[in-house]
Amino acid sequence: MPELPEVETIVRGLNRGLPGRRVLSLDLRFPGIVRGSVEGFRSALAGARVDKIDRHGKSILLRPSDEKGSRPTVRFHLGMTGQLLLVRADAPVASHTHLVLRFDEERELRFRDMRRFGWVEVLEAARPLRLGPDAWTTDIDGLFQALRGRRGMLKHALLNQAIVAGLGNIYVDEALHRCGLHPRRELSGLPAARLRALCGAIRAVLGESIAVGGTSFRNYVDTEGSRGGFKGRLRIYGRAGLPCACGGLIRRMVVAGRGTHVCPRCQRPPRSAKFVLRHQKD
DNA sequence: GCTTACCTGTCG
DNA sequence: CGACAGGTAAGC
Repeated sequence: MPELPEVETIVRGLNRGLPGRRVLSLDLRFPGIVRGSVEGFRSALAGARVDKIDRHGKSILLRPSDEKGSRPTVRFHLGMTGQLLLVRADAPVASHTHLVLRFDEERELRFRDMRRFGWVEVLEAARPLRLGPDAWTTDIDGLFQALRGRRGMLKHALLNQAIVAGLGNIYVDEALHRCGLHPRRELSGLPAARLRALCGAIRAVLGESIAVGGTSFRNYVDTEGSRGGFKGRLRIYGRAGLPCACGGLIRRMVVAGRGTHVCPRCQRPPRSAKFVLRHQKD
């Protein structure tokens, strides 16, 4: 579900309420969301104080501590339909609520996930997250370097969290459309200037979405249960059959196994020998 | 590369 | 009823 702007909005909501709060109790209603040891997860949070919540890509990183110092980081990943809600402890518990954290305040943290693609885990300090640079970095040149020289279709590379962390199906389609690049185009063949433009478009579209609380296409809500405002600003995602700003008709196709939206007029299809061969039949 | 699997819900 | 859904991992 949530991509970088939605996760960023959630992290901001968590940081508004949780730092300084102590975990009073933990109700793990569906232990299947825990990766690794369930006991390790319980003890990582039991009695801990929340210092702050960070984000890298789509990963939410809760930093706990106690009297003795900092404790291992707890990572939340929201998968496709995950939600983190701050709600009054006396409010009824909604369906698909898998984890409840109670704090020394009226509101508790609830992790809901209808499809259960999300997870939580305790990070071992030694093992690094295998993620590329955060896609919303101000270091545009770092983004450029992470992508430069890689091989593969643009869409596939941008969805690969180990190359760049935080983009998903919506914002990949939006960023490619903004700079007139076809999702099937080969990354390694891109002129440097066009790759730089792509990095700029990624930064821009993520920032614009964060500014209005992300995109609620179906399930996404922030920690207060509010929907994001970016859906009406999407230029291509979910708009198959509608006209692009250029007047072309937006098409839907499958690229890298994902539903993909393309304007055939402003996103030129690739012209590589391989691509031409494969599509000569039609 | 593509397909499948993990899940539940919604839409046509 | 099948197709599809904001993600990731694993299998040819």
